[in-house]
Amino acid sequence: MSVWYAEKKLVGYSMCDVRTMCRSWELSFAFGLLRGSELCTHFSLFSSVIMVDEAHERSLSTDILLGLLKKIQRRRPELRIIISSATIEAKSMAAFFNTSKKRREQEQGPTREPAILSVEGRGFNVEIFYVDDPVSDYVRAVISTVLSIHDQERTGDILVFLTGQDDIDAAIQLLTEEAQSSGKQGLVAVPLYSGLPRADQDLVFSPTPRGKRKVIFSTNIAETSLTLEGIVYVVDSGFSKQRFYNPISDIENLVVAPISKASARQRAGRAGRVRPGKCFRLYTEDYFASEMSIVGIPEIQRSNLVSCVIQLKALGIDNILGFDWPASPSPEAMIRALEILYSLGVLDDDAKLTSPTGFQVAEFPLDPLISKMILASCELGCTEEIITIAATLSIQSIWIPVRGVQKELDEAKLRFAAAEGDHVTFLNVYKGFIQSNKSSKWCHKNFVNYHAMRKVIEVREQLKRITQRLGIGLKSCEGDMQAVRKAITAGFFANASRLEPFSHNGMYKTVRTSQEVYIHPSSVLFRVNPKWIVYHSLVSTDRQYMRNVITVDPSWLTEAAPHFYQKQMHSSIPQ
DNA sequence: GAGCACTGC
Repeated sequence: MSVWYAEKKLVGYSMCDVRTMCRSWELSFAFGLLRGSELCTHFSLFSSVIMVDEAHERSLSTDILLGLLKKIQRRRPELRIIISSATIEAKSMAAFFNTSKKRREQEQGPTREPAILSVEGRGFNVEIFYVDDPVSDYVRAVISTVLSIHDQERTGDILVFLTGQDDIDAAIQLLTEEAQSSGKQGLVAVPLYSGLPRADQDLVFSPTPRGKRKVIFSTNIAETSLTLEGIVYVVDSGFSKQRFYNPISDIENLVVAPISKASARQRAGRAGRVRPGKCFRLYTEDYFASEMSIVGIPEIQRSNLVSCVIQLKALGIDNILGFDWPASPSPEAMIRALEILYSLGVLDDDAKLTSPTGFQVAEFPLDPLISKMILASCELGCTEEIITIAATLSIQSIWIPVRGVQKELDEAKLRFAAAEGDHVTFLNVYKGFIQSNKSSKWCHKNFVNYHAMRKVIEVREQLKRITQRLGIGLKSCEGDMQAVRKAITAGFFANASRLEPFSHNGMYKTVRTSQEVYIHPSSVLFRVNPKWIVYHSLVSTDRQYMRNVITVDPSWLTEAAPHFYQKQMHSSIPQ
């Protein structure tokens, strides 16, 4: 017996293999050899049990995987599936996989009602405390809670859950001030969020000095992604930043939102890893009991679905709207994804993958817009440049995230800044890095993140291999940035926006939906405000910001996607 | 004048 183990971190890897399995079924089905064929025998020997861990986290990949497994199980009744999940989700998971009713009707084999097995957790007991009255300012409440823990409780480090960098910086500053003014000693405040440079993140793991108490101020990175030792006290603000996608406007919002009970339990559990601990929740018990949602909204209902749809299409699942999800995404989001893929030429009139474009785009483990940009670069003869850009766009940031030395960072950026925009600036940085012989010193001098650049090189190599496999020649345009910009437009034409005439504050409107948007301050075109641009993504906080923008000629938009812009743009684009 | 967290290759 072999076991498939699809853990959160391995899901990507396992998905490839599930894909192989599915394709084989489609194949054998097509030949009418569903059971007992060579292929099927091979696969039933190959795997008889599949286990999915951390299913309660409801990430995009686990939800797709669960939907696929249910589909697979219908064809492979002998297949055993083990879903490991938090207690809170067990029943709904079981209900999702419960096909017993139907099966009995069809008199196909034994009852297949899923069994729920309960396994005791390994953690120590964590005592929970609530506030008596709702708090109005959770950063202040956090600090007073930390100070009183420090006063009244025995040794042990404190982990504080906040929402983002702003909160964390504010809290650390406030704690430093309060501790100073009240003469309190022995507290070591440490920030933790993903944008933090590597060396600073490592501080979190360094042992607490003797007689000191470490206070880690963290985003929800410490909730599931990494484990901290030595935590005895947890302070839970009750909030986190969450991404919400609006399919009508096609915009992703990053908003501070209340966490779910499942998250609250997960956070509390972080206090009980080494010995019995305590968790201080900065909300009332009544709120927890009666108002907090049981589980968070699954990622699939908060996301743009283009990648997801293309993945399923590539598996041969054509009836996307009828796919059985653990939680169904909204029809609007589905339709929007289909519409975007159609406009990219990835899907045809029957919503089937086009050949070769659709199949080629599906080969890349990237956002389909980026994959399309790579394919377009082939004809324009700038694939060398475009895969560098594609690799850079899939990295969070190539700049060193520093606060306080903002001016120096901006000046460093100017050395690479290109009038065309951010994508071309990336090319300049990449060129400089290669010319420096991939030197970390060079990076340091130029405020470039060395680890990020190594990653860019690595991803670029992989993209190069895929393009070669697809038979795309690696041509360079030798400095012809118009070709590069056209290739970007071929993928991102839907993300075009135009500077509002007479705008004094750099307001743009998106061509497609006339949304009010602004160039992100991190862009080299910030304050430059060229008339027509195409952006990579929108980030929405208090305003809608376009991140990574490039200047375009509006005629390229209609050229790249006549069907897409025909009706809506007629009036706004000069011919 | 601003960045919750993750993933593919």
